[in-house]
Amino acid sequence: MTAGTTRDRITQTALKLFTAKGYDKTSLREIAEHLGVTKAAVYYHFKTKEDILTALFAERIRPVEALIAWMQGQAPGPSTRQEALRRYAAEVAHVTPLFGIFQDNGGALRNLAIAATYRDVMKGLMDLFLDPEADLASQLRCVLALLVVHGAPQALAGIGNSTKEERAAALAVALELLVSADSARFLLGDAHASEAQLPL
Amino acid sequence: MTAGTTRDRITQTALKLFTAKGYDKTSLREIAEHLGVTKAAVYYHFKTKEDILTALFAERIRPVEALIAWMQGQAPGPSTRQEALRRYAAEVAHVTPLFGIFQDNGGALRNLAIAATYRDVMKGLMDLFLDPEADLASQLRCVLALLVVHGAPQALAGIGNSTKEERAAALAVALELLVSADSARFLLGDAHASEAQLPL
Amino acid sequence: MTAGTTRDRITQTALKLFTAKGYDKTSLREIAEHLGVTKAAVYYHFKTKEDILTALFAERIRPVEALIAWMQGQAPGPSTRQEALRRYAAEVAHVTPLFGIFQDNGGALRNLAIAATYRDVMKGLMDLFLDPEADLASQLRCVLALLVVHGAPQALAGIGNSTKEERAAALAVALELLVSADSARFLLGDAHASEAQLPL
Amino acid sequence: MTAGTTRDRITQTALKLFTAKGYDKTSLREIAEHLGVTKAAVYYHFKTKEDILTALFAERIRPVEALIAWMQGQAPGPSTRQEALRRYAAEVAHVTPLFGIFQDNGGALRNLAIAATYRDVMKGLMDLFLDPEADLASQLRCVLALLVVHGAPQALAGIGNSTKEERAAALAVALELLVSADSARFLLGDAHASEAQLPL
DNA sequence: AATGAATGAGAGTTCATTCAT
DNA sequence: CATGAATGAACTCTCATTCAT
Repeated sequence: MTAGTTRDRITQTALKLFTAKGYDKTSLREIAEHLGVTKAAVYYHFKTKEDILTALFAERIRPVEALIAWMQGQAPGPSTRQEALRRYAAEVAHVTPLFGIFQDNGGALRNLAIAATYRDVMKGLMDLFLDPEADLASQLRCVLALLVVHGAPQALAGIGNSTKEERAAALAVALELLVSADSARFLLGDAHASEAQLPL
Repeated sequence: MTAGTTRDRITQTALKLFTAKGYDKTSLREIAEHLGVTKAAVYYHFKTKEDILTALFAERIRPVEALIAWMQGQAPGPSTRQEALRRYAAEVAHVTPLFGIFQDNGGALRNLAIAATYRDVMKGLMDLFLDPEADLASQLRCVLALLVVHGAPQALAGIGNSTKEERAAALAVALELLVSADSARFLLGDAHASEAQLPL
Repeated sequence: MTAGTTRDRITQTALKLFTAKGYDKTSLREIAEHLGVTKAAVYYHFKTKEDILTALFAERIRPVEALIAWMQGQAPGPSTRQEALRRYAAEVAHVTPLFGIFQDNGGALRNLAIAATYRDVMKGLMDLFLDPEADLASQLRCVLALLVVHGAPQALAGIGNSTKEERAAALAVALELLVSADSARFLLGDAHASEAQLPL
Repeated sequence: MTAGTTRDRITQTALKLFTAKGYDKTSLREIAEHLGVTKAAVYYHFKTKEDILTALFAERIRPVEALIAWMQGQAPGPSTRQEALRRYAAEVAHVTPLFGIFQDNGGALRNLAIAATYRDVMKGLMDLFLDPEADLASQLRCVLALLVVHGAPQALAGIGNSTKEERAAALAVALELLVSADSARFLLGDAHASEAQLPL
């Protein structure tokens, strides 16, 4: 509260603006003006515009890294993956807006170091869900499972439901996909595992 | 082929660069230099940078509109939706890079008229898949179904499989999701139909 | 009618646009578009944008030159000047919009050869009204006399009366100023002044 | 003098250049180069090219507004108008070059907000001189009276006399016109006119 | 801890003009 | 008589960044 107050206000404002208008379309002038300080003041706290994003990211990526660490300490398998998904849904929800920046600004961020880091972390998480020997469809199901808990808020924005219910539905569908992937894996050699999906 | 050579070369180069570096990060100077002409030459063919994107889009959105028209001519129902998904996969594949621009540049494009058009067309298609009275999870499944055939190439880019197989897998998973959504719908009154998905 | 049709349409359109928006703010593209032809077509008829203005001017400056010639053929004196003013009012009225271009675009035209020509012609006319040995105030009155018949339409635009009455009033005031100038000259012992100028 | 040095140098240079070459024909590059700074430095002090003109204007229009306020505090009538004219000549003289910009650049400035403001202020002043029920000629005389003290320097530029004498002559002629206007009013039964205006 | 002033690079856009066809 | 294509120069303006104070 005493130290770093301004620094924090900068990151907060930046997150708000980056999310609302995109990283590239948010200028340092805007950030500074929103805070009632000068650009130079921002530069006192951050060497670079990119540094703001980096700080933003570092503050918020930890739960994901913690989740990765947790998974690495468990025996791999369906139940671990399912529990991981549940945890991801629970812990990553409030972080989502940050990730929206990466999703929405692929073009703008392609050259930033932090974007590579983000991709690496996400890939690391993904790799713990994927069985490289499984068939393509199953891999896709896993990717989708993560993606749906990750991105449901954005994806459903057009439909407009309460965020809480959305997340519950997203988790349900995600688990469904995971289960489906695992069952395909289980029925080794069967390319489609089609009967598993038949409603009964 | 004979007429409009330069104009076409502009759109092609622009598509390549917009996809590779993002819309905002691609300057008209770059486009012009890639073509060995001056910026002014580009402006002879397109009144605006945005116009290039608009032309790009107009050339390529037609199959989606055709699909929408086709669906509107069919009786709504699971089999129509499934066939629509198959057609989408077949006809939209070669268009995907364009859409990647929209996906990747949400931030940069938010204010462009063409982005709104894109969203409108996509929403129109989506609405033909969604049953507004179905439960949230089923709606999500439909969204995902479209999204996976639409975005699989990008989503799997990190895994790097042959595009052809990818699309087949994406379609399989998408159909699976559609079926799952319809089965939930079928079990009217049951909010979750959760056991139906359990692999047995 | 057969030859030069397009040429004439160009000058007419140019006059309209130059008057409405200013010379500099009117681009050749606009002129061409208003006519439904290409810029290159305009360049077929005029080597230069300035050439259009020059042609416009040449077509319309003749009455002023004729007036100058007429004055030079008369004995200098109050009655000649008064008659000249009357003729100016009568013959220059329909030309005024062209001169508005020069008045309104001093900045824009300062470097154009035609602007110098315009100034020279006007100066030539003025010199026939001015007695270089008269006192400053009288010279000013003469300048004003010409200026008021010349510019009354523009000057009174804000008040908004019928053009015809405006011109009558302008001429009346202009003659008044001339008379006043001459009477001052007379009172200082000038040989040219006649009794006709005394008010009443 | 100590603070705002650069800002002031910008407005001064801009005034000089706007006057010499016209607003449109003066580029920011030129202004910057004349000052030995970069374009961006100019943009640090003024958000817009138009802003420079606006600042220029705001600094200099005050005497005119003060004059308007003074007139509004007086009883309307010939002597007030005459005194107002004298004050205008005294206080507005050093401001004239600015107004020359507006006079000379009608075309270029038509769309600038500041030009509308200028016209409004001038119209406000004019309205205090004009009797809307007077005859057209008298209205013209009033307009001319203002115009001649306002524009004499420019109008007489071709004749080239000492500015001081010019202004005296301009004021004399202007007062003459005012008197003439009021006497006409009197002869038509207006209550304000006094015998002082009758020539002799 | 923060400011005011300035910079260099580059963006999109517009214009008058040219020339082969 | 006219077009389509292209150019070079200029323009206003914005941005991330630096630095002395």
